[in-house]
Amino acid sequence: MELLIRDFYDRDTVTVARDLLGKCLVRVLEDGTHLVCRITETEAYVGRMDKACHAYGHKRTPRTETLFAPPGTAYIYLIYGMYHCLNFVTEPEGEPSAVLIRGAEAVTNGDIIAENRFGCKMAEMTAYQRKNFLNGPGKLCRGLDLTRAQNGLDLTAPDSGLYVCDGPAPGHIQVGKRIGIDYAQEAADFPWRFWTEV
DNA sequence: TTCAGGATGTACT
DNA sequence: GTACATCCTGAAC
Repeated sequence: MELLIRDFYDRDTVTVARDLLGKCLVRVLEDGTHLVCRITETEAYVGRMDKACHAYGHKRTPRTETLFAPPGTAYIYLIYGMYHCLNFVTEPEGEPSAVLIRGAEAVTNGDIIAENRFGCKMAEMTAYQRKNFLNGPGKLCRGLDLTRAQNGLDLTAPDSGLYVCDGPAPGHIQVGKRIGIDYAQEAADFPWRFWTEV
């Protein structure tokens, strides 16, 4: 499969969020194991106009520094003290925007991902666990063993440990409001969440 | 099946 | 001190 180049990320954030559906997220572990997932849900965050974005109004702090990196950089942060969220930086360098990866489905090495998530093999998961496998940003990072140690990785460098490849075209794309940002006033209603069914 | 509540640490006021 | 781009558990229905 074709590795996505920097030009893919160097575009309008909302467009990138929609185009990422169906793409394959590849996580390379220390021992060389490749964990592959197909992206099924994304959200766009645009710093210059979006009160829900950590870098709204180009606010620059130690945490948001990664959002100012070149497009195609991984932005990973800790939320609620115990979970991590994975984002891909978009738009030209200096524009603090990113796409949050909210959900995916396992393509290869599902047993290792299941081990990270629930401490068991895929075949041993309950129906409830299968339904809630990687359908949330915190769950996805847990399954792929992503933490702040991976913050700032270059997604266009295959040897960095995290990259994205082209994938099968998604079916019908759904559009809606973003999740968990009720505090963001008018931005809370922006239709910047995209997902596909299975 | 849905729902309330708690866990937990960092950033920022 | 407060809020947070969340998830899990256990109880009620």
